[in-house]
Amino acid sequence: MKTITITDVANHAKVSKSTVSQYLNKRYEYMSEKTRKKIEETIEELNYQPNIIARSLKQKSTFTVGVVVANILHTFSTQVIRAIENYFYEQGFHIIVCNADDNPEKEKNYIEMLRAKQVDGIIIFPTGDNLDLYQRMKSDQFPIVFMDRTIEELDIATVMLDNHLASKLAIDRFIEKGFENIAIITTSIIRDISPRIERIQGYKDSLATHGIPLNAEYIKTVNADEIPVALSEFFELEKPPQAVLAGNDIVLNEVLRYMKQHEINIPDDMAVIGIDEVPYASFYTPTITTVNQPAIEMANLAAELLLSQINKTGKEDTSVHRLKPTLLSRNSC
Amino acid sequence: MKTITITDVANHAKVSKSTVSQYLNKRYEYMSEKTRKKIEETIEELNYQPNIIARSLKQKSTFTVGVVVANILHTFSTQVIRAIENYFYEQGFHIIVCNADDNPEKEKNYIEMLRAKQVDGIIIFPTGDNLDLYQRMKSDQFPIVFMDRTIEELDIATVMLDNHLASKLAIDRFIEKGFENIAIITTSIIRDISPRIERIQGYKDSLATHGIPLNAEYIKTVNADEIPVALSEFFELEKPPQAVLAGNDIVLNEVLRYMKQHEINIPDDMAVIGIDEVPYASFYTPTITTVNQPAIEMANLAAELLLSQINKTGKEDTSVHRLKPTLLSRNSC
DNA sequence: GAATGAAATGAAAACCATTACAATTACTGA
DNA sequence: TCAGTAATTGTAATGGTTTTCATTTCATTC
Repeated sequence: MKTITITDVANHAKVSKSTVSQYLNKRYEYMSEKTRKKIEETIEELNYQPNIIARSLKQKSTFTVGVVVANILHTFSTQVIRAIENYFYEQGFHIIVCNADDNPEKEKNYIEMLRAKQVDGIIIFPTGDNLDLYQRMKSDQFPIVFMDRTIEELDIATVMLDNHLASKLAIDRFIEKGFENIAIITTSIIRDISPRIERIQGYKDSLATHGIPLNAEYIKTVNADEIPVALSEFFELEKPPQAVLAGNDIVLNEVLRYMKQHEINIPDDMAVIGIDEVPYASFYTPTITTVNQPAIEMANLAAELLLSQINKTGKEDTSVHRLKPTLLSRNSC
Repeated sequence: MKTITITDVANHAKVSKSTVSQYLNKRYEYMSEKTRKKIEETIEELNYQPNIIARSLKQKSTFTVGVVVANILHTFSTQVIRAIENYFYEQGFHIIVCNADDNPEKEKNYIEMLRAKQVDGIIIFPTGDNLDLYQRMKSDQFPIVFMDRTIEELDIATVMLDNHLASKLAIDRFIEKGFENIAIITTSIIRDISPRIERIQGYKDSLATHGIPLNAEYIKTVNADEIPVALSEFFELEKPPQAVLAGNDIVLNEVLRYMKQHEINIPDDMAVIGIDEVPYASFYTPTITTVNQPAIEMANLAAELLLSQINKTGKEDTSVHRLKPTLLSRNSC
């Protein structure tokens, strides 16, 4: 089946390509009612779809943006992707989703592919290991927004959680409930992944604020599969913690799995709070207190920032936007 | 910043465009080691990225496929998307993910946008209401694979669950555990969404096999927000069901939420099985017996079918592939 | 009936890479 | 030095659209 082009439409409607193009771009003031109708009918009849690739080549704009997430397994990533997709759908944009799997190589590959495909901009959860690449996009003035993680030295618009506050909300809650021996577990912090670092810092600062001495043994940063070991180590301590803050949804899952397996009662034997809301939080036994990220607001903000870079509206905003988490108080603490 | 083209590279490396193009397409046999190196260095130095849009226009192939899911909120969709992405990443393809929100209008819009963008193929979870569109793609010989849902009359390659078996596995389990009054809840079946229909049919057939009379009051097909009402109705029956099969993960969540709220003990007051594995199934209290869809295998198969259509390898496969679910036996029944 | 100006239309260049092909140049070994 | 092969070049066409600007059309007016 031969594809039909604007030329076919033009010939068939007995007008020039230019006029058809004008029509396609809704510049009706340049043509008579009659030709407008004629073209409309012809398009209908031939079932013509303009070739967006050709248009993109000419216009240097693809109406497509890339979203590179560090790890699509986090609920948070999924929520953000969904919201970004929604936002851009309204604007007539498509999004290309890429999962870097926390792998800088893969990230690099994707970014280059996306740029080669001439996407109009990229929202990226940076792995943090491609500084030169980020730098280049920046100096090329290529529209880019960071999500969830910041790279201090780069001066790129960023949307992230107020992670410090996230920890604080949890710690305050623990203390309010009378716990003082509070542990924290996050996934690995190689490559200084900022939210994790910040959550730990927030944890430390909050304890300090409450005059609680820091116990290094209460802080674990390990891969998901090592969480059971980390928890076991807690319980082997002379003074095991009475409460644990799970640094993200994956950690929370592992913590709950462990507690279930070892028949440890929540919150009596161990109180638990998770950062990231999870779908089962409100009907688990006990219901789980979580610190919720405003994923949709964050996604919308990031999308907005990107779009304004793409459209070059407004002066450039290269600040780091930190949105506030909220505590969803339930019964696990 | 001016973008650099193949011409710039050619000039800079003092070779012709043709040679650079040969290089880009890895046809090294047409050039000496020396020129190969020279071009390589120049590309590196100028930081040249070939414009894939221009290439696509010429080659009529974008190395991009579209994935249109009916509803991205289902865990299953997410898993499938992830696996498809993985598969195509290996092949150097990008995927554009679209969420039709169970809305045929939106689906139509997306499919047309994707085709206008000249994607090389589409994997689609069909809403079922755009028969003419599906038909046209089919007759255009446009590569397309259906996922999760079938449209009987269309003769399009399809990958889906053996839904009949999924229900059977659950019912067999219920009966093995001594339950006879078994209910089922699925989300709405307007537009004859095939998995839901089939799961209900499987439910009916399995009961029949076991010689259990059908009770119409035990079957509910309602929207997610009406599930609490549906459950309440169960309990108001003269003989309330002792067991309930949740038709998908969203239904399961709502069922569990209800049970928690009304302090109904699982499995003693009501046994529960869910179709679709959920992340918390193995550490919930009680642990939840689920029927698991082989999401990754299904995704891989769909991707493979699509790719073979794109590459026109092998004869066309328009059959409906049904993969087998497995029962993950736990304690909720 | 011709001049005027606005409206409608068309021709051609541009976007950037691919491809084909004939033409040229550089090298190898005899 | 020559034939013969290998490497490279230049040119032009191709893909489908947008865009600019020149040209044509047409109704109006004097």
